[in-house]
Parts: sequence; structure tokens; C-alpha cells
Amino acid sequence: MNLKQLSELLGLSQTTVSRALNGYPEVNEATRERVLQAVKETGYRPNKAAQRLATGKAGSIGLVMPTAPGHQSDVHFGEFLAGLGEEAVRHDFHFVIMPSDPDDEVAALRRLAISGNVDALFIAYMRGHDPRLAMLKSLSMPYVVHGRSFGAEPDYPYLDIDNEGAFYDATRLLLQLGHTRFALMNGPMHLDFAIRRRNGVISALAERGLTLEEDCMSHALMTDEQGLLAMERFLQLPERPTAILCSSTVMALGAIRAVNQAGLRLGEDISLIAHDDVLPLLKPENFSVPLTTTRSSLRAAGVRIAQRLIGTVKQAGPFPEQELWKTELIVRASTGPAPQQS
Amino acid sequence: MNLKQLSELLGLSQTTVSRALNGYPEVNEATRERVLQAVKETGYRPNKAAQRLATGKAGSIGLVMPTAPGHQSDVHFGEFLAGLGEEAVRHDFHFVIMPSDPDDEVAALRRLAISGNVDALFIAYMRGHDPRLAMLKSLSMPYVVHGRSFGAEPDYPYLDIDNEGAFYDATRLLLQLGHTRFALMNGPMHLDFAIRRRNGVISALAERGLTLEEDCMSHALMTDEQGLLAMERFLQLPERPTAILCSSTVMALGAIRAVNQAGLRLGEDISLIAHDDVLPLLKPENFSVPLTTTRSSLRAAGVRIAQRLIGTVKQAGPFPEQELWKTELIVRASTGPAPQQS
DNA sequence: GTTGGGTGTCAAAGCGCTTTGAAATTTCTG
DNA sequence: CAGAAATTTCAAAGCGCTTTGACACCCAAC
Repeated sequence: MNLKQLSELLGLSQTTVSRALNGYPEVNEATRERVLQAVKETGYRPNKAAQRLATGKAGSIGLVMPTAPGHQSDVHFGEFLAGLGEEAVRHDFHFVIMPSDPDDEVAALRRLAISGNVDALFIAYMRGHDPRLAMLKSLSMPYVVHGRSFGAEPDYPYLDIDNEGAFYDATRLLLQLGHTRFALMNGPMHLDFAIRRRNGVISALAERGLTLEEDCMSHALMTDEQGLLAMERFLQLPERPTAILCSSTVMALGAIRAVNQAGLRLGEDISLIAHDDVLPLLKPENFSVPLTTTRSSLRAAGVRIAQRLIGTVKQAGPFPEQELWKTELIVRASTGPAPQQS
Repeated sequence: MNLKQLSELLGLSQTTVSRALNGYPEVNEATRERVLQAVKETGYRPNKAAQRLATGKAGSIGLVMPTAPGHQSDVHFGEFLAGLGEEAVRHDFHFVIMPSDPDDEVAALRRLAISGNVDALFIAYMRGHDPRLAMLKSLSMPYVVHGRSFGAEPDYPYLDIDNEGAFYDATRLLLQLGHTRFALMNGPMHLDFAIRRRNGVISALAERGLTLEEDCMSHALMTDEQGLLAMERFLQLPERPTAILCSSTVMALGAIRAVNQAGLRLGEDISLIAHDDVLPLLKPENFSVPLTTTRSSLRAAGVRIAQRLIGTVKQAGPFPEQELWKTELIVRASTGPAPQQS
């Protein structure tokens, strides 16, 4: 069933039917009713490709999904997508996901944009001096960045959380509890958020004249396994750290296992603060020792970014170009006063 | 830059350029070279919407993502998508994801299909007597189902794992170890895999004249939290089960916490076998007591389904319509002989 | 020297929609 | 009740691509 058939069925021109469907004022209410009725009966749906060709708009947001054999999928990706989707469904938008080798993301993004398949772009997993920014600017297509790119002029539309502030505050709390030996379990070091979190820790420590040694930092994929390995390394250091900052609750899971296996007690021998993206599968309050966290909902960020993107496409703006969300520091039982020097 | 401009630039007709680009034989090799060279220089990309309108093909796979405020995202979704993507990127296919309220999936699927935006469909989260199957059959668009629908004639193209066999085997192992009191922590009970896993357990028990009591079964979202709650319930039963079957490693995480909190030892007081979808974030071999699992890679399933889908669209078939993958039973330390009756 | 079969190229139609500019119809005004 | 204004409908062009059918050209064959 296409427009032509439908209009013949109704004895109207395609123009009138199209206008009736798209809410134009210059069509009789009675006619509109008839058209709507016929649509219901026939199940007619406009062909999106044709619509897009004619209007240049397609009601879709494009994003690149890094993937390759051996490339680990990321829990956070799904959660964020759920947020985007929650908003998209309200506006009848959909997503076009272009899978791409992680090494080929700039090109994949360009292909996606030029393909004419999408109205707006979303990008994430930002790196320091991210080469995608220049590409996006040259594109004249709306986009929003999740995160920022350390070292690049912050003149692009983004939504980010205050990673530096979060880890600064967390570190301060641990300092106030008397800790002096710190370690940081971070995400991959080329990623922007990892850089900023490290800086947050370092600057809080610097205020007390402390430094973060190289061997008290780990940069790795944020999995259970890497958490375990990193913590095992920390625990074997001659000057064992007592305060651990951790970039993810998933990673914290492995870290805590290492603490337990070493016969140490969380919240007493070792204090730990993890960043919580509010993943439904893993709640920090349900850990056997509930986790102190810096919290910011990834999903909420997804909803907001979708709002901005869709709003821009629909000219519903203006939206703020830059948003920086504060995180919450939620104190639970995994943090406690520094143990007495033994 | 579009075809017309490109052809004018080259002094050729659109036809010739189009043919050169699409590898048709009736074009001079020298001409083809010239065209390819120009494409490289100008960065020309064909407009996908126009291509799709002209050919009816778009190089895309459609899927519906259930989402709504309050609807929990699912770790497995991201992992599966990574598998789909891994294969799709090899064929320059992309995905169109239509977010939909979980209650509206049939309609969303229909919209997606009729929109003309996709060449093939993929569906998952199958339920018993799933209403989407009838819809898909009426659609004349290729599709592959991940999972099956209990109670429906198995005459649709699917890829599933042998859930019943997996849990049957796991139960048999525990029976051989002398266990007699069983409990099952399952996924939501309307889902097909949950039904089949339960049946697997029940039939293995029946062979020994045992039954699975109602209070030894839990059906819930497969999260850490639900695992904790379910296990706590089991442990408070007057006749405490000693053998637990669990539908997910994420759920097992919470379950194990409950076991520890009760002062019991995994692999001694309580034996546990979980189903492992091979999620990169959570490896059963790294648990403090390594987990005995039934294993089947979700990601591999994604790759395979993408193969079938893309192959069908490209007429590269034929593919088997029904595939049932066996799972592996991998014995680690979380299972042991039934404790002596105290 | 005509016929026949490749080979390389082209103009034009068509995919299903939106939108422009004009025409037909109805309604209002003096 | 004529003429203007407003309302409703329409035919046709255009979005960027693929594909059909035709055309010109060249070389081998009779």
C-alpha cells in the first residue's frame, strides 16, 4: 500500500492525502477524518526512504558502535542506549547504528553522516584530542558529544559529568578520614574521563602535599577481571594503599574479591570509593559491604542527549550547548577511617 | 556531491558512473578507474535513501529494543549486539533500532517492517506463544528469531541454545553428586528460555522420583539484586536446598553474596551451577570460588544470526532454518558432593 | 560491402514521497 | 448578485539513485 493507491482508494489526490497526514491546515477536517480512517483500515505507513529523500529528514539518530572480533562489548553502552531509546520512542525517532572497527571510527562516522541516513549524530568514548571533533564540525549536521575531549577547545555541544570534581571530592573525603596512601583503578588511559578523574585525585592529594605514584595507578578495561588483577597488584606493594578510588562498580566487584581473598576487610583495612553509573544489574547498596560511590545516572544522560538531539532536529531549541553534571557523593560502608599504622 | 554532479564532472552519464560504482561488467576498465579515482578525490557517497528507494535494498537489519521509563536495560542486549555488529561491519550493513514500549512490540515491529527502512528483521526475548511470530510470517521479509517460542509450531527460522538439555545435564551432575534438595533461580517466567530450563530441571529430577517445589523456584529479572533476594529466601526454607541452578552469572553474583552472608561455603554447603552467556564483564572462572557453568556464547550467536540474515538478504543462502546449539557443562569449584545430613 | 555480435555509453522512466504554484470551489461582502 | 477573498483540491516537479531499452561504434564473418 503506497500513497498513490491510498489516494486512488479515497478518490483524492496524493497531495491532499499527504497534507491530511502531516497535519497541514489547508485541508478540510472532514477530509482529514476520512483519510485517517482509511489509514487505520489499510494499515498504510509512509515509506521512510521516500520521505527522507523528499524532505531530507528521516527521524533518526546515528551512532557508531565500536566492535570487532575480540573487542569487548561494554555494559555501559547498553544502558546508555536504553536512555536514548526512552526519549526517542516518545518522538517516533529511531537509531541507525553503524558498527565499525574501533580504529576506523572517524571514517565510519563520516560514512554514516554522508549516507544521508541520519538527521543527527551522537558520539561517545571520547579521547584526549579526539580527531572526530574536527570531522563533526565540518559536517553541518547536528551532533552532541557525550563526554569531552581533553585538550580540545570546549566549543562543541557536549554533555558530560564533572569527572574531575567527582574524584576530587571522593579523594577529599578519604583524606579527611586520615588516609595517606592512595591508589586509583581507572579506565583505559586514552579516554577523556580517565584523564579527568586522575587529575581530580592528583589535585586533591596535592593540596595535602601527597602524590599518586605510578605503581598506584592502573588503567585497564573496566571489567570484573581487571579489577581483581589491579587490586592484587596494589595489595602486594610494600607500602600498601589503604584508600582506593575506582572508576566503575563492575571493576569494584573484582577489586573487592581480591580484598577478601587477601583476608582484609573492606571499610576497615581498605576503604574504597567507586564511580556508579547506576547500572541496574549491579547496585552498590547491595554489596555485602555497601559501596561508597560517586553517582551519576548514565541512563539519564542518554535521555537528555536524545532530548537535545531530537529537539535540535525538530527546531525545538534552543538548548544549552555545554552541560556539565555534578555527581553525588554517597557515603556507605566501604569507607572508614584509616587503619592505625601497624 | 551527488551522482549527477559527479557524472558531469567526469563528462559521463549517470548510468555509466552508477554501473562503474556497482561493479557491472559492461563498463570499460579504464573508465571504471577514472570513476573510482574521482570518487576518492571528491569523497562522494551514494545517498542511501535514494539507493534504497531505487533498489528496495538498504543494507540494514532492523530490531526492536524494548525500553521505557523504569524498564531495566539488559546486559545481554549489548553483548548480543556486539556479535551482530561484528559480522555486519564485514558486509557494510548497519542496524536500525526502533525503541518501543515493551507492551507495544508487535506494533513496533510492524511499523519497522513496513517503514521500508530495513531488509531483514531480528527478534529476541521470545515468550511462550509469542504473538510476534504470526506477524513476521505475514510479512514476507526475512527474519531470524533468537530463541524459540514455547508452544508454537517450530516452523520459523531460529537460532537457539538447548536450554532444556543444559539444565537437564546440570541437574544430573548435581544428582550424581548426591544432592536431593534443589532450587532454581530463573529468569522471568513468561520468557521461553526460562520455561525450557525449568523443564530440563524437572525432567532430570523426575527420573529420580524427585520434584521441584514451588517455593524452590524463583522467577525474576536476572540482576545481582534479585539473585541476592532469591537466595536469601531459599536459605530460610525449613528444608534448605543444597543444589542451586541459576540462569545467569549476574544473578549468581548476588546469590553467592547471600551464601557468604549466611556463613555457608560455596561448593561445600551449597553447590551452584549458573548459565554463562560469556559476558566479558564477568568471568565465572574468576569468582572467588570459580563457578561451574553451562556455557554458550551470546556473542557468537549474534555473529551467526547476522550471517544468516545478511546472507539471506544477499541471496547467499541457503542457510539451515533451525539451529539448536548445545551448551558446554564446565565443572569448576562451586559444585561438590552433597553435604552429610546433619 | 553488408550482416551480425560484442562493447561501451546514454536518455529516460521509475522508486514513493513532499511541496510548489495554479485551479476549482465555496463563502463573504457591498 | 457580481466580484473578491478564502478555502479546498489538484497536477506536476523534484529528491538521488538504479535499471531498462536503445543507440552508436568497432571488429569479425560471410
